[in-house]
Amino acid sequence: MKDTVNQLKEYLIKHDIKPSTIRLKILEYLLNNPIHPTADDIYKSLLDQMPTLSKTSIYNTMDLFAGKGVVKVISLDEKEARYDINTCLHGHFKCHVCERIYDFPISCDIQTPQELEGFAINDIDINFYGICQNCKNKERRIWKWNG
Amino acid sequence: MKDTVNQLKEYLIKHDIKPSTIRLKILEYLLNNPIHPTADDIYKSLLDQMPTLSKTSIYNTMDLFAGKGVVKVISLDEKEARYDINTCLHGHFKCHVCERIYDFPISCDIQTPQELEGFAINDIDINFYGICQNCKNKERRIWKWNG
DNA sequence: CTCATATTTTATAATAATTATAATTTTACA
DNA sequence: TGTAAAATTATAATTATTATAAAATATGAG
Ligand SMILES: [Mn+2]
Ligand SMILES: [Mn+2]
Ligand SMILES: [Zn+2]
Ligand SMILES: [Zn+2]
Repeated sequence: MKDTVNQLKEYLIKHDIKPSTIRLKILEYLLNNPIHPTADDIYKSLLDQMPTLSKTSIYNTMDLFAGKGVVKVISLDEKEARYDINTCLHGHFKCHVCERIYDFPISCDIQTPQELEGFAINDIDINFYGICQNCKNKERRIWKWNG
Repeated sequence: MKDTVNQLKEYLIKHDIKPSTIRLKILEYLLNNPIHPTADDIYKSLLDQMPTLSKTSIYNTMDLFAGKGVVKVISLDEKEARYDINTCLHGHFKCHVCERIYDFPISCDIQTPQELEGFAINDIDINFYGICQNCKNKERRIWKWNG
C-alpha cells in the first residue's frame, strides 16, 4: 500500500508534477480504471473518499496531466472529453449501444499520406464506431426470443 | 443558375429531404465551401442573404442532413461540431496554427484489427493534428528574420 | 381560390460541459 | 512559528447545443 503510493508519487515526479493528495488519488483511479472516464466519472468515483473534492479540481488536474503527458484527452462523438491513461498510440472503438470504449492496436505503422508531405504530425486519433460483440450477441438473443 | 438550383433540389429529394429555401442555401454553401464549417460559420455566411435566418435552423438542418447522409459530422479536438459535405471515408488533418482542416485519402484500406473481430464497424474517424506546410514555412521565415 | 392542416422556421429559454475569478485552505520552508 | 507560494474550492460566466412553443410558410382538398 505504502509502496504503491510511493510508486505513484515517483510517477508524478518523473512527469514534473508535484504529488498532492488529489493528484495521487486521481492517478490511482485512472490506473485502476482504464475505461476512458469523463471528468464527471472521476469526480463521482472519488467523492466518497474525498468529500470536499470539487469538479474544478478534476478539470485542473486533468489539464495538468494532459499538459505533462500523463493522460491523453480523447474526443469522441460526444460532448464530454475523456481521459486515457494509456498515452501510447492506439485506436478506440465506441459501441453506441453500451457506450463502452474499447482499445485496439494500430497494426500497420501509419505511413504519412503523400498529401501530408511536409506537414508536422504531432498527434493521431483513430476512432471507430459501431456495435461491440457483446451487444451484437444480446441483440441476436432478443431476435430469437421475438421469434 | 436555375439549373444549379434544380440540381440541388434533386440532390435533396434523392436523399429524402424536402427542398426548402434554407436547405437549398445551406447545401449550396456546403458544396461551394468544403472547409468543414461549424454551425456558426454557416450561419454567419448566410445571414446577409437571409436576414431572418436563425441559428436553430442551422442546427435543425444539419441534424436532418446528417441523419439523411448528406453530411458527416466531424468531431475534432474542439468543442464545436463541424460538417463535411464529403461523406466518403477520408482522413482529416487539423493545423493547430492556422486551424485549417485538410482532407487526405485513407491509403491502405483499413483492415479490421483482430481485436475487433465480431464487432460491427459503422463509422471510422481518422484525425491527425500538427502544423501544416504553410505554417511551417512561415515559422521558418520568422526564424530567419530573427536571425 | 380558400380554409384547414402539416411543415418549416424562428424566438426564447433551458441544459450542460467547461473555463474564469477570486477566496480559502494547505504546503513549504526561512 | 510566520509568511509566501501552491493547491483546492466556491461561485459565477461562457458557450455550444437542445427543448419548447409561437409564428410563418407551404400544401392540398373542397
Ligand atoms: Mn485507450
Ligand atoms: Mn473532409
Ligand atoms: Zn456494446
Ligand atoms: Zn497551418
